[in-house]
This record gives sequence, C-alpha cells and structure tokens, in this order.
Amino acid sequence: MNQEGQTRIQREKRELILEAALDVFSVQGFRGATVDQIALAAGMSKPNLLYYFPNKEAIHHQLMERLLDTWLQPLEHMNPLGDPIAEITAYVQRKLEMARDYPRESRIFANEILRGAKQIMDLIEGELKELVDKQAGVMRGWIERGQMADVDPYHLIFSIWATTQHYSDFDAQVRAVLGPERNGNERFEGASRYLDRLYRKMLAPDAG
Amino acid sequence: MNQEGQTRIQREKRELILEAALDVFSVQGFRGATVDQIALAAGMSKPNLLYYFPNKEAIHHQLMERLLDTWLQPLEHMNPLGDPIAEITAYVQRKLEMARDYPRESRIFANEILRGAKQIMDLIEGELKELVDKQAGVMRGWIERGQMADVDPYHLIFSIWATTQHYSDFDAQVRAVLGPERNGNERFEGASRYLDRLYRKMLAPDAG
DNA sequence: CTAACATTTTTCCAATTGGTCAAATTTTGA
DNA sequence: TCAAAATTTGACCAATTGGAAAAATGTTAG
Repeated sequence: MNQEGQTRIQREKRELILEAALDVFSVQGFRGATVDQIALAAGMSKPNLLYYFPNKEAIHHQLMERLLDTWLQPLEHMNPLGDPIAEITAYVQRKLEMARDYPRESRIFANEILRGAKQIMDLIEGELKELVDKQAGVMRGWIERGQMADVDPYHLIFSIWATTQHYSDFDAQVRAVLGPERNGNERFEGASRYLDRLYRKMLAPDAG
Repeated sequence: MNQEGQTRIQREKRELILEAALDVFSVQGFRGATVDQIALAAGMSKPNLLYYFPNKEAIHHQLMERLLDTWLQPLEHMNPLGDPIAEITAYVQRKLEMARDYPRESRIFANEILRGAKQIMDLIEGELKELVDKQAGVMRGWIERGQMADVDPYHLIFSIWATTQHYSDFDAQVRAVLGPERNGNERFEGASRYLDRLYRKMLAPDAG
C-alpha cells in the first residue's frame, strides 16, 4: 500500500485500462463497447478489470473526467494581453492539431454529447462553462477596445469547436467526399489554410 | 395486393415504423436502440414489426436512405446564376433552420458518421459526394469570375455543415454553456446572426 | 360466403453481456 | 521466511435482446 491508497500495480493497471477504454469507447461508443473488449484490449480478464473499476460506467466517467482537462487546455492558453486575431487563430490551429492528433478523444466527447451528455453534465456546466465564460469575457474586452470585430464570443467559440472537431468526428465523411486522391494529411493542411483565412477575415475589426 | 407489391396496410405500417425508428435511433443510437423500443413506439409488437422489416439493420438503413434526400435538399437549391454570397448565406440559413427543426435527423447522421458510416458509405460516396462535387464546381466558377473570395469549396461546405449542425448535434453542450437565461429559440437567432456575419465577411471578394 | 392471402399474437430460443463469488495465486512488509 | 494483503482466474448467473416458428386472427377478391 502507498500514498492515496493506491498500490503500484493499481496505478499501472488503472492506467492500462483507461488507455484501452479510450480505444474501445471511441470506436464503439458507450453502449456498443463491452467490458470484455476493454479487458481484452488491456490484456486482462473481465473479472480482473472489474477488480479495478466497479462497473463499465465508472470507467467511462473517469475517462471523460481526465480527458476534459487535456481537451480544454488550448482554450486556457489564450492570452488576454496578446493580439486578438493572433490569439484566436492560434487557438483554432491548436484545436485543429488536436483533432488530427487525438481523434479518439474528440469522438468520445462527440458521442457523449450527442447522447445528451448525461454522464458529464456536471463537468460541462461546471469546469467547461466557467472557462468559456471567462474567455468570452476576455473577448468582450477586445471587442470594446476595437481590437476585433463585434461578434458574439459564445457563438465564435462554438464555431471554432465545430469547424475543427468536424475533421475528427466526421472523418469518415470528409475522407469520402474528398476522395482517395486528397486523403493524406493534406486534408488537414487544407483545413488549416481555410480556417485561418475564415477567422482572420471575420475577426478583422470593422471600419469606424 | 397492390402496385409495387405493397398493400395499403404495408405502406402505412412501414411509415409508422420508420417514424418510430427516427425517434428511437436519434436518442439511443443504433446499438442503444432496441427493436422492442421501436415496436412499442410504433404501437405494435416486436414480431409484428419484424414482419415488415427483416431486422434492425434494415430499418436503420432504409431510414437513412430516405433521410439523406431531405438532408441534402438545401444544397441542391443553390443557383449557379445567383449572387454567390446571397446563395451561400441563404444555404447557411436553410441548414441552420433544419438543425433547429429536424434535430432527430441531424443526430442520426452524426451518430452514423461517428461510427464510421459503414451502413451508408455507399450513399456518401455516391449521391452525397456527387452533389458536393457538383456544387464545388459551381463555386469554382464564381471564384474564377471574381464574384467571391478564393477559398477551397470543399472546406467551405464542411464548415457550413459543421457550424450549423453543431446546434442540433451538440445541443446539450450549447444549452449548458449558454446557461438557462439564453435557452429559448434566441440561441438559434444568435447563431443565425453570427453565421451570416461569418460567411458574409469571409466570402467577400478580395480586392484586386 | 369462403378460400386464399395478409397480418398479428403467443411462445420460445440462443447469444450476448454486465456483473458476482469463491478459490487460487502472487506480492509485499515485517 | 512467512503470514497478511493484494491480485488474478474460472465458473457461474440473471437480464436483455435479436430474432424464429407456428398458430390464430383478420381481410379481401371472386
């Protein structure tokens, strides 16, 4: 036994299980994923897995809790003292990189929110909403000082989430529509150029 | 017996089942939905339902096939002879109205594509891709004639889908973040103003 | 009216799956 | 070293669920 009531094996195995769960849940969704699949992916038997987590829902919930932090990190890094357009387009790029590099995480969230976000409503109404409120305040400051166009910060943030995560969540559609010839990573390069353009033009302060 | 090998009762009951399936699938997803739930929602017994459809997948597939048409309709209505900015912002508004008025349809698609779109890949690679290709061609024409900014038509279409459907697919998150005070239909009015602004500014032809 | 056909219900089954339990094995600390 | 604690396994169970079969009931055309 050790600090926080966790043994070394417990820490390692829980980690292993959450990594496996990320794989399975992101492909199968919550209902579609079976405890057996997760156990197999984690290299252990089902009862063994259930020794570490009381049930399937607990795995999912803890996974989401942990992911939310990484997921929100780019938004935290917006600097109120920086140039708004540089800050926001940098945020867009960081989100797009995450969609490219962490599609499993993105899909798990999409899945959960599609289903009504019942398991993580507390996190959304808490942590997430507070961060959005804070950064919306920062943007309002920029707008008042005439440094960027006067647009609703909340809808701006929604549109950034939507446009970037689209490339992970709806990857199957994007690939199919672009066709095999445009299916390397240039799909993300194209998105990068397009989104940079989009937000740069929209955020440019209006004359007057 | 009647035309197309369908009796009156068959036509009516199939319709009833598809409407019920829309309700159930859009809330529970494919894996989460049970045949019993759909049968109950359609006001009949499970074996009775299975008299009309061979299995659960068949219901889902036919539902999607039928929905795709309505879903793509707004994109078909873009007029190559009209003003690009008017045409595209009108398209955005129509898509946003559909997200507001037909959230079940939107969520079913989102769910299916998230899962890899295996059941409707044929439709996406066929019907959908062809329409997108065609309208991308129209946009390229507009761009060449200097009537709108030079942006990638495919990514433009993706961003329109993403930003509008966000309000149905991720409704739970949008509501939670906006908080109870902004939760009437003004959430769609705000989105409408924001998106109109967004695309108007981005599409404005560049000087030169 | 009635035979052919369409629809519905009752009953049932096999597979899947989340989870339990007690026994066996391994690890750890004194 | 060795007993207590932690971990793992195998066997098992009950609930859910997709679907089949056949009997019962309803409908319709001649």
